[in-house]
Amino acid sequence: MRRGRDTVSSDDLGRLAGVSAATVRRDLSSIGPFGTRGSGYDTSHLSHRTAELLGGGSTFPMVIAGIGNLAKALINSPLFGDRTARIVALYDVDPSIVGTTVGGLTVRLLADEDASSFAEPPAIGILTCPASAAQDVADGFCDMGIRALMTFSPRVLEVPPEVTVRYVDVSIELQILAYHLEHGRGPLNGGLLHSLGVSPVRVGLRP
Amino acid sequence: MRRGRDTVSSDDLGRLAGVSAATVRRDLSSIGPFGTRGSGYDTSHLSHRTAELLGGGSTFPMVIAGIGNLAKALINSPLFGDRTARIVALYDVDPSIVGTTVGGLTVRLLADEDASSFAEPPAIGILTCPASAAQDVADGFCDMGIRALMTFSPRVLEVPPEVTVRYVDVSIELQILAYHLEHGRGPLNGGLLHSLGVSPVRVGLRP
DNA sequence: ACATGTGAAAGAGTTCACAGCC
DNA sequence: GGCTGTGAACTCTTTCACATGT
Repeated sequence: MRRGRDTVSSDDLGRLAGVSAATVRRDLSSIGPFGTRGSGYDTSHLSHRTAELLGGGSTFPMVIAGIGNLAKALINSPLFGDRTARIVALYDVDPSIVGTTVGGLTVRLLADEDASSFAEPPAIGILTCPASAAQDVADGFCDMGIRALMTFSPRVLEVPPEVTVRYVDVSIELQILAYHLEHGRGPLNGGLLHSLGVSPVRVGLRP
Repeated sequence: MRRGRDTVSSDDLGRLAGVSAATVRRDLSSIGPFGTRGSGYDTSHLSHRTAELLGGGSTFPMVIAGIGNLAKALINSPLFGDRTARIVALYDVDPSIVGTTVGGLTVRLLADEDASSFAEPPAIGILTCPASAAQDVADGFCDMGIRALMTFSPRVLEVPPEVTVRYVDVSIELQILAYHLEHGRGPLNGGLLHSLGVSPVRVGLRP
C-alpha cells in the first residue's frame, strides 16, 4: 500500500500483486462489495476486511520437525513473528541436536511427546526433515491432533482426510525453471512423477 | 517406482503422486503414447522418456544471493547434487559473510561481478535475500544475463518479459493453512494482496 | 470522467466413461 | 479381465466488456 493514500484502484493492486485488474475486482467482490466506483477501494477498510477474513485474530500453535538450516531459516524469519502462527515446539531425532536450544525453544524427541504436553494442542505442523522420515513424522503429527501440515520434502504424504497438506517443493520449482529454459514458456505444473526414478514434474502440454 | 517391477499402471502412479489415474493418463499421453493396454507403462521406457523431456541432459549454472540459513539449506540439500543445476557462485552484502566459504564456494559481492567472470554465464538465479533487497538483486541478476529466477521473498519482481520467475512464498502457504483451519476446505489460492498492510492471500470464494 | 461489480465468453484443468488393444 | 488413450462433459479460473454508481 502506498503511503499517504487512502484509496487504491484495482489496477494499482493488480500491478503490485502481479495479476490483472479484472482478477483483483472479481476476487475482492467475492468477499463483499466495498469499493467505491469512481475512486477505488478504501485502504483502511480493505486491510481491515481482509485481515478479518484471513487471520480472524486467532494465532495457531505450530510445531516443527527436523531442525536443520531450513528450520532455522523459518524460525528466524520475520514471517513467524506475525499473528498467524507461533512456534511452540521443535523436534528432531539427532542426539546432537535434541536438547539444544534454538530460538528460545529446546529441541525434543517427537516420540516422547503426547497431546497432554500442551496447554493448547498444536494445530499446524511443519516438516523440514529428510524425505525418508517425512511419513513417520506426519503420522506422529496427526496422532498429536495436528490438522494442517506444510512439508518441504518431495514426498506425497498419506494423512486422514480432515488434515490439510501444503507441499513446498523446491526441486519441482527448479525443474520447472529448467524446463522453461530448454523449451519456451509452455504450460507446465508441478505434481506428478514423484515416485519414478526421474524428476518430479508434471507436464501439462496439450496436443 | 517400485523395485522389481518393470511395468506400472496409471492407478499406481496416481496414488504415488497424489493425483487421479485419469490425470496421469492424460498427462502422459500428451508426451506421446507409450503405455501398453492391459498391463501399464514400461518403467524404464517411462523414466527414459520423461528424463529426456525434462533434463534434456543440460546442467544449468546457478547462482544464489543472500547466504543465510535458507541458502545453506539449499546448498547442502541433496536436490542440488542432481543434473538439473549446479551452483557456481554465492553472493551477499554483509561484510562478515563476504569472503567466507560455504559449500566449497567463496561468497562474493554481486556488485563486483560481471558476465565476463564466468566461462559459462549463469542461467538460474536464486534469491534468498531479505525482501527489501530482492528487486535490486533481481536487477543485478538480469544484467548478468540470467533467464530464470526463483525467489523466496514475498515480493513481486519486475523483470524483462523473457525472464521466468517462480515464487516460493512460505508466508502465503502458512496463510492458506490458517485459512483452512478457520473456515473449512474452501477454494483459496496464493497470490494477491502482497502490497497491502495485511497478509498476502488471494481469496477465490464464489458466491 | 473514472473505477467498481458482474453477466457472459473464453480458457485451463480435471474427471467421466468407454472404445480399443493387450 | 485389465489398462491405456481420448472425446465429451464438467468444474474452476481468468478475461472481456459494459452497465452502474460517484
